[in-house]
Amino acid sequence: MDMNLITFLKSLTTIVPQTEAEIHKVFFAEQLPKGHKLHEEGKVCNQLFYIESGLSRTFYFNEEGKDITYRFNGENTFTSLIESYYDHKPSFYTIELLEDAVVHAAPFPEFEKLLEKHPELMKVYNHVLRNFVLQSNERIVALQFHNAQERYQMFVDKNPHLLQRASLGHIASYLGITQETLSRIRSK
Amino acid sequence: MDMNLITFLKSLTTIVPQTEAEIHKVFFAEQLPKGHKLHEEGKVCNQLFYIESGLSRTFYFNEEGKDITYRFNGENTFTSLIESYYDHKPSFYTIELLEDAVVHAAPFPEFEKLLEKHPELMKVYNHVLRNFVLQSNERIVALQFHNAQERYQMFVDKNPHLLQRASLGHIASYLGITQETLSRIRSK
DNA sequence: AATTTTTTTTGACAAATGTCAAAAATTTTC
DNA sequence: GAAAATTTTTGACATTTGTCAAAAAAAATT
Repeated sequence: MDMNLITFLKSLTTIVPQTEAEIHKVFFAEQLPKGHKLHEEGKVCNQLFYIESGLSRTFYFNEEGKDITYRFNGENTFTSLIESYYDHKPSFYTIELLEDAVVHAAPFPEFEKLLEKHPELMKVYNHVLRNFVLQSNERIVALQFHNAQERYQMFVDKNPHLLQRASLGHIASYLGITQETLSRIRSK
Repeated sequence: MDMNLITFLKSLTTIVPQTEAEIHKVFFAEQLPKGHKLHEEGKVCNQLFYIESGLSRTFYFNEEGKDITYRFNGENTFTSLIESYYDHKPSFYTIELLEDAVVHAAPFPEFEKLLEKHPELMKVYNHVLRNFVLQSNERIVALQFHNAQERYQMFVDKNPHLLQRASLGHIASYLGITQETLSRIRSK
């Protein structure tokens, strides 16, 4: 179920009305079209995004110029390129929308001020970082010692809803295989 | 350079003497022998470890019973299995020492209390979580679309000191390849 | 609805990596 | 320092996955 930002935050911590008002000042909500880029390659990312509805894809171009999906973010998740923000380094990732979406965006510096003022929100940030870690862990385990078929099966089990929403090529590069290989796995 | 916990924390944030005393109450430092297990598979991990000196290896046994290195942690890094702690789930990972080590261990609940009391330490925790994320990111990029040779080269570039300290088999499984393949890459 | 564009599938073959077994080298133990 | 145990290397071959090219299917555009 798509949840707006406040509803989602309330599922993680207690939010009093006054805090709620401040959150609304920091996060800017927008309805954005498919294809829109939340972040462009080569820039420093200094925003934290909450996807209320829709789907985003984070990708980069590898040495041979191939477009490689780094991750997908569906509704009720946060996305960003925190390493870019914290290290003040341009990111080589692009975040694009694969579907029309409602996105809440907060500049990191303001978000951090909000955290300092309302420590109960720290739980939220921990949740966000922790989810980044968990998501990464799963990917690593999959990529580290499972073959293409198993990785696809794991992906299907974990993300059944993404199958219809992302293209074969996007999913293939996410799994670390070519789209021909994924097509063959699927036809079997 | 091996740094003790307080020195390391001071490199990240400002620590006043009183806080220092409290940190010492929460973290318990020990000299431990090679082979010692900081965490055993099947248990919930509720400690955060700081490796002052020495080297740890986190690994698991995959479906075929093969021992797969998940990560290495050298001096001046934190390690733990936070997903296990936060989800109250037994971890399938084991953390073992590959060398004699000096390790500071803090129970998570006490560490969290310390964070609440001293918000300046939050910077430290963010640093820890962020490093987990960054480390994972690099692994994923490597595993996702680089061949065995390139992954080994990346590993050597990033972790020259680990080459002599970890065995071929440990490094091979970390890179997602068999030790025979790594041996052949290396002999080339 | 027809055309164009994009995505997916298929085929033939090449390259990378794994498997199994055994030998060689190194490290640990007594 | 010899013996035992462990780790690393090597060989022969099997399997998996990639590459390139083209056809088929599906989706987007006019």
